[in-house]
Amino acid sequence: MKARAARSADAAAPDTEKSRPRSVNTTADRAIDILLAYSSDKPVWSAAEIAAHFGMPRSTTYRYINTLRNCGLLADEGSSLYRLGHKVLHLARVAKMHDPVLRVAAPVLSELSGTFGDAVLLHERVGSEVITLERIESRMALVTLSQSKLLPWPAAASAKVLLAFAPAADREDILSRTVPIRYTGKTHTTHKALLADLKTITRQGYAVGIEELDEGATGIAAPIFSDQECRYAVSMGGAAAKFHGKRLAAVVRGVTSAAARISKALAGPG
Amino acid sequence: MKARAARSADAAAPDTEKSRPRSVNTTADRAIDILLAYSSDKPVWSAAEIAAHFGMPRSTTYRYINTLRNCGLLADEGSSLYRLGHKVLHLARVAKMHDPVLRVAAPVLSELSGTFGDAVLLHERVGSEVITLERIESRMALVTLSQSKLLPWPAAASAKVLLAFAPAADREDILSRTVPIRYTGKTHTTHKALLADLKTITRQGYAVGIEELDEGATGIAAPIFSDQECRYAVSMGGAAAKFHGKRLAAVVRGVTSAAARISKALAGPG
DNA sequence: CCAATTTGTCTCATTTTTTGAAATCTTAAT
DNA sequence: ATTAAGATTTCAAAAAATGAGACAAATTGG
Repeated sequence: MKARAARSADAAAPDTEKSRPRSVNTTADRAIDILLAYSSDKPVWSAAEIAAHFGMPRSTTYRYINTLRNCGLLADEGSSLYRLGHKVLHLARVAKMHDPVLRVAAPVLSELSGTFGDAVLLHERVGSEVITLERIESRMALVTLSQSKLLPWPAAASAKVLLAFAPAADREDILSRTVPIRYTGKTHTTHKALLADLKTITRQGYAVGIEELDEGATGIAAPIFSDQECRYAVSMGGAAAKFHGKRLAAVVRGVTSAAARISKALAGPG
Repeated sequence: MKARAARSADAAAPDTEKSRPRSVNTTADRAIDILLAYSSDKPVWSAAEIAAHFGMPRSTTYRYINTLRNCGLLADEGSSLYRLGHKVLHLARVAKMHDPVLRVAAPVLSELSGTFGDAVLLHERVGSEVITLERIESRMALVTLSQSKLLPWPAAASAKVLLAFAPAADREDILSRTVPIRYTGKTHTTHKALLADLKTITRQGYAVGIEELDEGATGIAAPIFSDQECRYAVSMGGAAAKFHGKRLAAVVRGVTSAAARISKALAGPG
């Protein structure tokens, strides 16, 4: 099929993860690929852009757009531009309302955000991937943290926490398959340095990452435990300049206490 | 086509809105219908349930499930059950981050929620429909407000506010096409009573709906203005027993002030 | 522990949908 | 008014989805 070939050839392919298993349903996959092409970097697309990006003819592109628009997953942004539709918000609400962790964590994260004003995040480790469950934006920052969908293992405080507190087998597996990438001058790239970091994190019970992922950005993260296992981590991040001395200490206390409260809440009813 | 016929015949059809325009892309539509079948009332489905609900054969059903699962829109919930996947959360984040109204409203709503602890909502009127842009759950309530996706016009404080402050033409159009439904003993069902309500709301600048939509639930709503028009409304709702005297007055002040602040923020940069 | 039930995968001929080029209509911009 | 770009429509050819059933794997239950 022509369009499909063109699509694979298209360098910046839409396949977000390493390599999605063979699909069984091409048409639906395409519709979804269009949806998932929407990102914080590109939250608005024109039909022409979608057509170009996927190597599709115009008529086909409009068919997909209309399908997605008719069910509220896409919506018009002005004329001839399309953004995500309200059904996306609805689905997320359903997902959040049902997630037992998010349910108990939400108010705690909200309070944390209210106290310090910086960005607050909740991550989950699923196998060797890290996914963002919740993200409350900083109230003051003009520039938001870069929305890296694939949180890289060796950097980022929350990823390190998840790694440090993961079961030994998982941790070693991940470490053996990880090739550290140097994001900034301060990223720790040797396995030795990384192991030392993890040890420190395990000992103190939280992680502080200073400018390892982003220049000028600091992150503080703490582990959440449920059933003896650490699958989630709370973190807070923002301009490195803001995390110093007393305030940094307060943030660390805030983040660790939030994590502890969530752990406790999960232990209670669960 | 057989399955399609079966699907339409299936009483509780998946078509959320009145009647979606003729689709152009059957396969993608199906995948989306499955996704949109997820609701707060049914956040987890088994393959068998999906097959039964849409009148599909098992093999086809699994194909769709896998397609959705492979791209993270669905995820496993235990064995042989499926829930919404993390990509749904990601998409919603993208949508929220890009929405100019949500951006400025989020912190205000969050604060409102923090102050009173009850459920806070942000609605938008799009033509004659009301869509929920944001919804922060009550921190204490054990029972959440019913998640009515189709907010009915004559009831619900926020819908009334949106109606009261809508351009006259729109309002009359909506009113003429509205057949009030009696939700509770206190729902106002005559056009006359409804008009009187709207007048009151316009005069005082906010709406208080006591047990009109849900027995035992009260809602307080206020209009948000941008470009002289009211397209959005903030509201707060919870157990009727909690909204009395001084606290009710405080809530009204909180909600109206939140709405005013959002209006102002929209006027500023926009 | 084995049998029964349910879940999930796979195959393949048949049917249905999707595709894409171009004509056509619409809307905006110059 | 003229041009350009957006959007829809048509139709035959091409590709993909379908669905029945065979089968394997995992659960369940007695």
